[in-house]
Amino acid sequence: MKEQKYIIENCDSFELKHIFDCGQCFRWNENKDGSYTGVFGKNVLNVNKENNNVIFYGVCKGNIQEICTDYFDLKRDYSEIKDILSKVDDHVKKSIEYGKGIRILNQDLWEMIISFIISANNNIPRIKGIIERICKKYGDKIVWNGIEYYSFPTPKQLSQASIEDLRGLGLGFRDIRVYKTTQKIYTKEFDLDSLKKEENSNIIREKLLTLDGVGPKVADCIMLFSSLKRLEVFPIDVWVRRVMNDLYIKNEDETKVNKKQIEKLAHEKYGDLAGLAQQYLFYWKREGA
DNA sequence: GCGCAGGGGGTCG
DNA sequence: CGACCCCCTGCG
Repeated sequence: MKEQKYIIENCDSFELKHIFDCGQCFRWNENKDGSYTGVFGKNVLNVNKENNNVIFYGVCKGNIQEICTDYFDLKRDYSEIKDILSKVDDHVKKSIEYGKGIRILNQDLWEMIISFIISANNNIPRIKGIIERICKKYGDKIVWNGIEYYSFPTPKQLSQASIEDLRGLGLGFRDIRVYKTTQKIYTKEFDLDSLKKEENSNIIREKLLTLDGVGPKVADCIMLFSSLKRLEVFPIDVWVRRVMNDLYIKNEDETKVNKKQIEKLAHEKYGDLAGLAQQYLFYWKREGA
């Protein structure tokens, strides 16, 4: 593990705030200088943007350029995606202008499963706290610049936690869900490798739904934000429901808006880029409008 | 400052 | 369709 640096010059479609605050990740934190530091895999990375250059800096297991290219989805042409989506209508166009630097990260599938089970009926500060406590207790310690960081535990590591242990970390009623899902994955009753090889998105969703604590919303988040990378799925939470109702449906009571109706609308308007549209709209609605 | 009520990236029975 | 655990936030 050696300290490495990687710089991309003249980098558009990469804004730290947009990427890390658009709701896809829980382990990146802003520093006083405006940079962000996070842990993924066995890597600890600091990311900053200065004069349109993005600077990655930290300790990596492997080559930092390859690691960042994969994790930050650097090979995908976001300007092309934004061009296509901007033509859908002025609402989407506006949301894209607001979150022009969003990228969808390639996050670890197992980590996303557990993280989004924890997210159910929960708020972001608490979700982050729970995940950090789990990492500190069951992950590996990584020291960089004299500061201790912790990797997200492997299924084997987390399988050591009892339901009571998890309750002690503040998971509340999610303790059993995380426990059962961890056991299923650790014992390979639920096989992550075969899931990664599956091409049919509907089969992937059906399989994810068999896990404890994974309902439709959580399954969609896992599919969109993990390395499964299903950009066509459209996770519907309270914020997305709100923005879709405000923009298109205009029902007096947004809680009564039919989920099927939103899914249909999203598919018709955004096609196989629905997940990306969701991110722009979500970020726009939560942070801005 | 501190104490307390309210609510939250849904899922399950 | 109601309950669900508990940290975080905001107000008194």
